[in-house]
Amino acid sequence: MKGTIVAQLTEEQRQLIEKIGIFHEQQGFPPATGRIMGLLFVSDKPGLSFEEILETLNISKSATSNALNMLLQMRVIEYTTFPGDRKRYFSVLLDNWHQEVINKMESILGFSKLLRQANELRGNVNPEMNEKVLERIEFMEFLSKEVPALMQKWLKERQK
Amino acid sequence: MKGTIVAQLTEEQRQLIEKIGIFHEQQGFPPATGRIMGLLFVSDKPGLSFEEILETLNISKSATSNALNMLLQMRVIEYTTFPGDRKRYFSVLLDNWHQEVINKMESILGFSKLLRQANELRGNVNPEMNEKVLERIEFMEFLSKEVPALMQKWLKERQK
DNA sequence: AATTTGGTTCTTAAAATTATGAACCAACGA
DNA sequence: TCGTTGGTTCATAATTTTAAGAACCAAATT
Repeated sequence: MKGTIVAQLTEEQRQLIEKIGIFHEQQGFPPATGRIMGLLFVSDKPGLSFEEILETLNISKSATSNALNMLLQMRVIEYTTFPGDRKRYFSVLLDNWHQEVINKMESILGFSKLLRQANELRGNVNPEMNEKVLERIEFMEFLSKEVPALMQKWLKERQK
Repeated sequence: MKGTIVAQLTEEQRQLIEKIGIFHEQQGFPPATGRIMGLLFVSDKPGLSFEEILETLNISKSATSNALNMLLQMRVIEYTTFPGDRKRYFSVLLDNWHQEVINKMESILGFSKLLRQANELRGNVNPEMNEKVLERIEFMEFLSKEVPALMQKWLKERQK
């Protein structure tokens, strides 16, 4: 069977998809990739097929393929399959945000290490700067310790 | 007086500048702009002039001008002037990271609002998804409340 | 008044990113 | 075994980003 599936989007859905897309672009995702995230968040289906994504967003096969593989590799989406159906049904990976938070904190910690190195390299020529940079470093270290802890606490609270 | 100022960089400095530059690129800064941040962090001078920046990084006048203005507008650098000297001396703005943290939290809160809208738009077709997305939303809201509070607490502690 | 300094702005080029369309391919079904 | 489905990959095009270089300009200096 051929042709269009296109469960056409309402204007409201379309706009929300764009906004979610833009947010993802700001986080460094390519536009089409961000839009796919938007679509997956907005869609009420449990999973969207390759074809559905491509048709509702009007993007090419290759763009769809590349974007989906990128999102899979980043572990922000997943897919389900069904016996006797070759299609994959993609959806947002909703169990992964803990790890995302932890990763973000690690990146911040990484930057704090660079700043520490900068402080050492500069020596004590400008003590005021050293002190201010150190404050920043220590706050970053503090954050990257406290935020995961906060998250664990929050999760414990919540699962009760 | 003409010609090169170039307080040449050591290999170690050069490498650290690149690393700090790459970190900034990952945050969405253009390469040259990220490198300027690197240089300003690594330099032991209290401020670097337009000319010094351009010469030590080997970038063009226009690139330097645009990058500096971008960084000024983003409020991540500042400059000092001295009477009888037309030059501006640029340095990292070290008193602004509180605001940066707050801004980041606001952006997260903004995204949580989009997800809330998505949840509403989807209705109750997929309650498990709604619940998981809601968990994420609530954690984001929690974070964007707690992190600034944590920061305030930390600052109070520290200024004693 | 002419020149130098400390930039800014404009035009253009180079490079990188993003997406297209066509060709391709393996698995499955008829 | 032939066509269809569900993609992937490749070559290329379009767009965007980034930087260069030259022209420009106002303020200060000679």
